[in-house]
Amino acid sequence: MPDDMIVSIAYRFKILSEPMRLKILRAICGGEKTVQEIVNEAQASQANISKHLSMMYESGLVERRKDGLKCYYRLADDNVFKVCGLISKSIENNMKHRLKWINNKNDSLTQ
Amino acid sequence: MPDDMIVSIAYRFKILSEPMRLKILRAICGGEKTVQEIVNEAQASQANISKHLSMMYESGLVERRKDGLKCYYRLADDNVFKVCGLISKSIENNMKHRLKWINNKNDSLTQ
DNA sequence: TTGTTATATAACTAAATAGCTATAAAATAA
DNA sequence: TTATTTTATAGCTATTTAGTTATATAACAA
Repeated sequence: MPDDMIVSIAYRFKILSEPMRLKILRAICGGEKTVQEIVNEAQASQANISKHLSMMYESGLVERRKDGLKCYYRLADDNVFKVCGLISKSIENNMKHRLKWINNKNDSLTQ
Repeated sequence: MPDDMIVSIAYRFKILSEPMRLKILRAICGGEKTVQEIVNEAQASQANISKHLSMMYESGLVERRKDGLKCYYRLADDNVFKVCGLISKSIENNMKHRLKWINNKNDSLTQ
């Protein structure tokens, strides 16, 4: 993989590396929502959510549709969920691994 | 997905959000390597690589084995590659989408 | 017009961090 | 012992950024 691809992927990861932005994704994973609805679900200030949404829109992670005063945001594609699934699986593996390691240590202490 | 899971996943993404750390993963994707080998491949200072490796080790992304003066690092699991694959696919989709959008705009301008 | 609602943005602050230099630690060799 | 090699870490600086408050923009209603 070339360096510039690495930089692009790293930037995409950076967008996904903020809990508040993942909460936004969680809020819209079932379908498009207005900014206000997302604000309520993610429990943050309107300015903060709006800034995150703008950033996510600029980077192509979400799409939007304006209707009167409201602005509806939705996911650009669903790869992000597969990604989160893999990451959580990886975290799970890691915790199992550490647990096993701790257990082995306890075993050798009690033997 | 509960908030604490979101925080864990966000942290994992954060580790993956630095190009230099992705270069390290690229270096060791074929098997374990010493710190010095990784330094040469990733083209960074020894202190910098060592700091990144320590962080990646602490968070369970890589494992290590010491042998005399050398220290060998390897991937903890290969989910990270599936993740990068999905991300790059997502970036690809996004670029196609934008390209289509630009083409449509050009079409409507030339019509 | 004026007022209200929904969203975006500007300016700021505090906190986090990537990379640097210098040095410590630890294993090996002479 | 002393010297060398490999890796880790401490301390520092400059940059980035999440969240805040205040304000701007823009659509709608009266």
